Amino acid sequence: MARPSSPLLTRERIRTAALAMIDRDGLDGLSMRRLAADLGVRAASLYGYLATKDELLTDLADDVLTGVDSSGFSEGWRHGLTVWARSYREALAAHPNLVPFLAHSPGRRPQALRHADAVHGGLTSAGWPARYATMIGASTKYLVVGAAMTSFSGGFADDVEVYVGRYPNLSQAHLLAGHEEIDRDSFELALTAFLDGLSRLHEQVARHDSEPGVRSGSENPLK
Amino acid sequence: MARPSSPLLTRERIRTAALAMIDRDGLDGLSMRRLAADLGVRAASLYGYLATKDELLTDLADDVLTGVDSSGFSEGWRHGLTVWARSYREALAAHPNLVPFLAHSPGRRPQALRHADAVHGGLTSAGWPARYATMIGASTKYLVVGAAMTSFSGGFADDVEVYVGRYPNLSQAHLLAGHEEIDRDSFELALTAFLDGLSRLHEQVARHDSEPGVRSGSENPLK
DNA sequence: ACCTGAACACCGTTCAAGT
DNA sequence: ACCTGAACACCGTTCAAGT
Repeated sequence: MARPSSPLLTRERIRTAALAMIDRDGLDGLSMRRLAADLGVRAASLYGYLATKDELLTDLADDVLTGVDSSGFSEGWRHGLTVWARSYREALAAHPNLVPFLAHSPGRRPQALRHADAVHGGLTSAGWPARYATMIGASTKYLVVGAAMTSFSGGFADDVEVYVGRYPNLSQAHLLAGHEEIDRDSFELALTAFLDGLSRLHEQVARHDSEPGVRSGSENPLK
Repeated sequence: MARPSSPLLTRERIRTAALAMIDRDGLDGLSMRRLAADLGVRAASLYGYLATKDELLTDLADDVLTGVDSSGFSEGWRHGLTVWARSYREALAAHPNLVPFLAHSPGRRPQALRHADAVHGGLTSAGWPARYATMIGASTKYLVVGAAMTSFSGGFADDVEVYVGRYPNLSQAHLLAGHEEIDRDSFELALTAFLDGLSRLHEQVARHDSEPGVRSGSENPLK
């Protein structure tokens, strides 16, 4: 079986199996040897299709971000941010075990670059100074990554325990089974409050239009 | 040298060396064998002082959260949240390589439990319904963890590249050297906007005081 | 062209043995 | 009481060899 008529492996097949393995067993559950076994092959064979495990993970991260939508800015910056943030969070929440790796991979993912560019452009077109656009893009990402991170691997289960302990009247079933629901509701609350705050700020900032923003230092950039 | 007059190791010495190694070489840079070598000892010796590597990391995570301050709620919920969020972020930013592990460890960290409890109590005392208190605590954590995560390991450097590419007039030095500064300013922007949005919401919610909140479903919890 | 066996330099963890 | 050597079951990656 050393030379089948058609190859046993393709990059496609490898990536699919790898992502399934991560979803099932966690990021640490993926090893090149286990992945190879899963594909009916020896670990060395994988290296005909990819250079390193890190490259494989980077490719997976890019795949996962396919569903992110940064095209909503034509209907206003608030709508654009909302669509982007929601689709971004959903993409990450679909594969929470991969999230810790996302922060680990630097600027090698073309998808991320394209979206960051679209967001920045959408914000500046709406009148946000460049420096604010940078900070708003970063802030929104904080929210998305933080929310995805928290649902990672069962999440910060400590919270749930606290609430169950403090509020025995609330059914445990509601809190525990609704963990995913609370995550999403919390994210929506955070996003709405954040956008409400930004809308207020936008009114102030819009007066001094097209000032590029020269602030520095660690003080509150709003005041 | 098999039995020195006083032990070569203490839990304290092990933890200090381990945290320094993580700060220097990253989370993957810490191995029990390298740590042992650093301490002038063999790997097996460490297991007289700790059960597993995971336990060591959990202890480190708890240590790192020592500086978190959730005592500010006596001066109002907004002040309490602000102090908590800032001190939390600073604690994480001091050891960014450890942040990915934080989400990995479930509710085994007593510090985290104490703070979550204080935050929840501070919010409900200020008139927030329990369900909102839960979501606000979670939301704030999203912001903190997301911000700390992003600065982890050089962070999402892609952003910086995009901005440098799009805005060649902005000095690269400003953007690259000020990465940490932009991180903190973005965090402050996000926090302020979020709190502004919450303040608006508080006025609405305060009327229906002490209603425990029975909403469910995935719709926007604000409206 | 595609896959493999064997090897290299690593892991975390255990445990009988040394002093 | 404290540390170690040796072992076990793993890693990612390389590379000459097989068909």
